[in-house]
Amino acid sequence: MDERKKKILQAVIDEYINTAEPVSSSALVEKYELKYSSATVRNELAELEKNGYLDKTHTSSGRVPSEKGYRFYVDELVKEDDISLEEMKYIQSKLSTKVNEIEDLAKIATTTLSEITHYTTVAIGPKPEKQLIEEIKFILLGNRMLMIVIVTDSGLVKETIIKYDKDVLQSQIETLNNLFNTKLKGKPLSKIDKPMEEYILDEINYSIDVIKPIIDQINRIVEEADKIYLEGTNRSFDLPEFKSLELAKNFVNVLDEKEVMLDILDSGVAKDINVYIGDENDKKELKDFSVVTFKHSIGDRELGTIGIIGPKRMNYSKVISVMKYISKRINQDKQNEKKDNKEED
Amino acid sequence: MDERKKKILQAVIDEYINTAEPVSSSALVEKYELKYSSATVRNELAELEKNGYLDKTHTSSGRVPSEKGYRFYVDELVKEDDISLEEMKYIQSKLSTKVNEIEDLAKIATTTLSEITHYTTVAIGPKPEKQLIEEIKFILLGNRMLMIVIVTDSGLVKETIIKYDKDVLQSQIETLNNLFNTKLKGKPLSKIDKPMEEYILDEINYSIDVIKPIIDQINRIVEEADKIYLEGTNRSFDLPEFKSLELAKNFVNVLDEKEVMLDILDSGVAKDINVYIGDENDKKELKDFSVVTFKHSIGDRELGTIGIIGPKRMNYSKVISVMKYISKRINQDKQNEKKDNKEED
DNA sequence: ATTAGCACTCAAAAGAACGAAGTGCTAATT
DNA sequence: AATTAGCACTTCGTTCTTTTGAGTGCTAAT
Repeated sequence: MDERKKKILQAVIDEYINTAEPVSSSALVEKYELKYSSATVRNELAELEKNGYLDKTHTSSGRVPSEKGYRFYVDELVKEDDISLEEMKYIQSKLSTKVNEIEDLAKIATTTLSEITHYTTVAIGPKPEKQLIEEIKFILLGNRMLMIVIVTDSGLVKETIIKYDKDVLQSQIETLNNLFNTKLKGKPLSKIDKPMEEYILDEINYSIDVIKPIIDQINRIVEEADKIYLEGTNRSFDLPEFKSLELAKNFVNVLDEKEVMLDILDSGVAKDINVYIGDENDKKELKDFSVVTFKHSIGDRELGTIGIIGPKRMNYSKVISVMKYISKRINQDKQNEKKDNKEED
Repeated sequence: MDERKKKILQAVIDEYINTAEPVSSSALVEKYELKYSSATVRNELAELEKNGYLDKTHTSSGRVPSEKGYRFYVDELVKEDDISLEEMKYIQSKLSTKVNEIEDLAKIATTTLSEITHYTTVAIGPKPEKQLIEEIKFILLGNRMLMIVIVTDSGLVKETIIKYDKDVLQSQIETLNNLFNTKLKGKPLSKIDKPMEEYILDEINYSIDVIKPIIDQINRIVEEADKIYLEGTNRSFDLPEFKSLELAKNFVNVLDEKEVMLDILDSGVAKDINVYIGDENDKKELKDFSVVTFKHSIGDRELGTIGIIGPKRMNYSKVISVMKYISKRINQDKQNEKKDNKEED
């Protein structure tokens, strides 16, 4: 693939990303200031097609990128700094709103990503099994409301409330705090299984009416911990590929399938941006879409995954640039915060 | 409007609700076992149209209900017991899952309503200003995380977390608990204004770095208190009226506009089901939709509003019946719970 | 090696023809 | 007087046909 071919391929894909219409040789010459005639470009296009980088929708149509074409584009032609100063500033301002829960930070990042790229974004937190319980705390609100707070090593805080029909005593709270902490501290955030439940029941002789709700609620917290956060679903409806309501519905359905989304976000390498184009996706439901994901982290600790789902002709340059920037910012800012703390110790 | 006209009008609207197609005289005779010929029915239809209850899409088309027609239908013809035993059971089972936060109950009700009716539902909690702070509690998690929990008289529990760079002392927690409780208990859940902020700063001589985040977070809690909960947006896309992507987009946009939604849900009379048909909606964005809302409550205490947004030809009978049932259940069940507690006191 | 020129292809738009679904009205019927 | 059969008339949507135009591929000239 010589330079001229690369340049033309890039132009075709850039143009197609913009217009969503098959690209003609003359349009390329006009808009991309190629110093060749349309005939020459046509010859090159024919060859690019022969080599599998481009397709046609019908014999006399303009060219459309093939998946191989997109792959080449992503690997070789993408601009990784396709981000403006305004955008950087906007991201910074968003991320620096004082948030106190890691989860909020991830949400803000996800929302911001969707705002800037105009694509639908998704996020999941760290796998529950990978998080260790740092503290579990029982707190009495009023006389009959029991609040349970679980803090994990990654800084996640989860809480729930139980309302009892009878007064709860402060002494009971102490006992609960002691028992659950000695038993769960340092353990991964996973459901309380039968043996553990029995152990607990054995250990304290509170009635099952007291204990059962606690166990249920803790299990609920764990379950909820891998909730999926979706942002900007609506935005996708503005895309021309969704002019067929069929596709739009299909898209919404994919997003609704929790398992599918989890799998997608779970695969992918840490510390890197992962791009899956069309059929490269494991899930056939996604064969018409592209997915770009990255795991964000603070230092070595993975904090979750954020992904973008959009048409195959998504603006990879912009998406990748913005993701890189957000990723860097999260890591850097938070690491600094931590360092600040350390220094004061 | 004589009985026969009513019967025919009802049949037209029922049929149109089902099919979303203009209704012909012959279809009415066939499907609704009218003991008149299509010609007679046609005469009646013509008169109903003359009186403004029906419309035509073009000269030779079947009839379509007008807004006046829907209004009459809702006021006079609606069946308020259009709910099956299975549906009642389903609602009961859903509502009786042990929930501990009022908010969860509202969410479950909203979701269930959407599941049964297949329309999009929305909910808001009680207006923050109407809720009184019953308790505000500061809790230390680890050494540097401060959790703030606010409990309101309606049983709402809101919490947030602040991470400090320095250790927080237990003694400081006590002071905060004392000060904020004496100052805010019994007060409505509203933002902390400048004078109050200054008063607090005067009162305790902790540095502004400690206090400012607390005030910010409390204000954030208050702001978040009137968040909108949306359920079943996707369902609406299955409606034939959304085959035009234009309308679908419009619909999604309306749902996105927080202010619009708040206004809609806010208006409406307590203890009753409110129906707004097409142009009856204050917001012109909703002129093609109907909105049905009700405020749910336990005893005299309003706990929030739940609404349905759907096409003008929504199944009013079903919607109203299900809403009535849910409303009753919430009120009754919870009131009983409260009574149970009282008796034990 | 590049480009002008032109025949050829195909999709999408515009137009024409036709059938189906309904109404409204008149005249016949109960 | 109320109802209904019967039929002309309207309009929509569908299908089939024609036209238009954008775009290619190839050949021959530069």
